[in-house]
Amino acid sequence: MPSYWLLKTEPDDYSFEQLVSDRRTIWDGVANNLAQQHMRAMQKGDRVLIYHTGKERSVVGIAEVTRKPFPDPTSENPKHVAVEIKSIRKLPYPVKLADIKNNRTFDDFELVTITRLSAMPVKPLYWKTITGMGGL
DNA sequence: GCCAACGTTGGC
DNA sequence: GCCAACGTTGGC
Repeated sequence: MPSYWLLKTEPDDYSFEQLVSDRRTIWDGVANNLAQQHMRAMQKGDRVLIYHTGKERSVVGIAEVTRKPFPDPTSENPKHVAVEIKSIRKLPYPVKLADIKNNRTFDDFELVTITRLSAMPVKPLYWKTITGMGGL
């Protein structure tokens, strides 16, 4: 059974659309310690929600981890890891943060409770609910 | 544009 | 090792 995760990105920096056009990318530059812990727990084949911060504030697409965590080539900290992901599909409808916040199902979701966390686990129930809200 | 929440830095 | 000051992130 694959695990589920969510990765945040500022779309002006790197968007899901860019990932679709790149097919796959190295997800690097994550500095926060808790986010790094989550990154280290990722495995090849795990599924990832991609979330756009900034003006969009929506979950926009699904990706898959294609390589287990490895030392982040962009970091001087040898403990920092990066992963490789590939795009799977765009959600038919973006799922807004506001809608997630308004749904009591997500009361314990780090996306809501730890605003600044950029990589986090997603419970199967959250995954199912979000992809459902997104039209899958 | 503002602010809350955190993380980091540097003086002591 | 503590903590004030500062910088960054990200929602509002």
